[in-house]
Amino acid sequence: MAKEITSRSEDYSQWYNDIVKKAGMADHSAVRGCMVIKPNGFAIWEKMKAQLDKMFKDTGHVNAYFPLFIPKSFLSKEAQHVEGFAKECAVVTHHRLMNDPNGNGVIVDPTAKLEEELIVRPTSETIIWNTYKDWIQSYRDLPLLINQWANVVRWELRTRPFIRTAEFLWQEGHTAHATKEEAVKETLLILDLYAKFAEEYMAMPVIKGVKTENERFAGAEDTYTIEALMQDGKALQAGTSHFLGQNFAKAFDVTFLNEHQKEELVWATSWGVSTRLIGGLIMTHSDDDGLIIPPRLATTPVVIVPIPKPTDAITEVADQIIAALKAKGINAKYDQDKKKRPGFKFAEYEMRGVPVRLGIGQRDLDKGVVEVARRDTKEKTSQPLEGIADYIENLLEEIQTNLFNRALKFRDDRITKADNMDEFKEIINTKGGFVSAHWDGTTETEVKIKELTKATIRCIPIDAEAEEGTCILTGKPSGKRVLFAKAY
RNA sequence: CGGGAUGUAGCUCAGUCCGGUAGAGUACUCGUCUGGGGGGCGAGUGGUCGCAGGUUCAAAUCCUGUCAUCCCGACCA
Repeated sequence: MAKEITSRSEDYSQWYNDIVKKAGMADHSAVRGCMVIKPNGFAIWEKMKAQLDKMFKDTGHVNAYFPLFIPKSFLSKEAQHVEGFAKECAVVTHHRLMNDPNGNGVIVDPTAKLEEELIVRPTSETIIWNTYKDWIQSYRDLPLLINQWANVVRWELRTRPFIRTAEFLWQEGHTAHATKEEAVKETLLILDLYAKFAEEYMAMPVIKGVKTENERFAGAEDTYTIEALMQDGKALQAGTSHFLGQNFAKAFDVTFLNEHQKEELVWATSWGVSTRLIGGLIMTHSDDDGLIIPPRLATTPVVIVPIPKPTDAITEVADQIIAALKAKGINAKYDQDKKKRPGFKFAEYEMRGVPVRLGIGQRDLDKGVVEVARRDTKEKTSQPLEGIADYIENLLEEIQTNLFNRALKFRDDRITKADNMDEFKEIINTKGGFVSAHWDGTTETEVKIKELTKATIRCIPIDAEAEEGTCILTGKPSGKRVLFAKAY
């Protein structure tokens, strides 16, 4: 069998790039750091988007759309915020092109300089809060629960498909509340929603936690995160939900009259997940044979391959199976391509991550069975044609569960306690994964540990148990363990 | 943004040192024999050698610049 994908043990980075390419997820584009998301990759995003959108709406949020361009002056209104993004912004300075008088194509028309430069949004807090100022007058206008699906640009110097690209797609929720309690509650509601989505739909186990001051979003009071663990032992920040306090309300002067006719600043949250999740999906489940898509995110979770090629008898059975699956809301495809051989198709669908493959040949028909191959374990069995749709429906659920449990075991096996720096370094440098250790709570110590080990504090887990201990670096007292890891 | 490497057919790459008609495998197209895990045989299509300058009678090859990609580092979601 011709290997098209580099094995993980040989070169993990190359393996990831091979999957992205060979599974038809994305291509590089002519623009540095930007990728073309191809139909196979975009289909997964569409599935994610549909589910998340439903979850947002079920919790009372509505969608809107704000401009791509942000006046430069907006960005400087919140000091912490601008500091966090200033280094990676694309700036629009002109609005017109002209023919080069020297005949070398087009040039920027120097007379068309913008009076105020525009920033291509790296995130939309500023333009949204500038708008909310006009929308919010009274406590009756609150809460304001708005989400937008959009693209954003962060001028990254080192990019990887899906994991970190200069332009990416995401959703960003921006909510305004009358009280701190309500805003905190919203932040945690979304954190739970993200975790539920990651675990139940992506089959990607995550740890919910709070970011340290050093790692938190620029302009936030608290940043909550879901952290996932990739197969190479590195952590991936998969989604964040921020409690913004009154920082943006102050910066944009967003106030309301409360029930007692007293003016107050509003309380804010923002939260987002991006196409980065697709990278997480790949690195959570896929193997050396290619992509593995959890059934709930597969546009076409079942494919039927005629062996060796379509005949009337095979086609009739395939059509019956497709109809029976469709009645259950399961989308299936029958591959009638006569030019490609079955073996080729098997390899191709495995590479593309299709969860279940059915093989039907005359021998199967004679016995009243079909061959069922599951992508997660690569196990093949013969199943009676009778009741096959029920069997597949259950199998898809089983695959979904198995993928999650497999990833969960992998993750849990890689949460290791360390009680001193020697242990810590040993774990980070060999086993990888999360290291659970005591920390004195200072940024100084966190930065020092990063310098020594390249590991950062991924989060302070929400369910961290109180435990008296001493900081692994400074020996100062600590009340609970935090999770360290090397991260993407 | 620093260090290293690479850009030649859709893909993987040879040719570059030492300038002289653009190559192979694979893919694709057609035909044919096949047919339960990436088929065999035969014939064919396909490239301004990343882009822009320069040196030269002559540039994929030498020089300069530039763009992009990969790996490592710093930075960051």
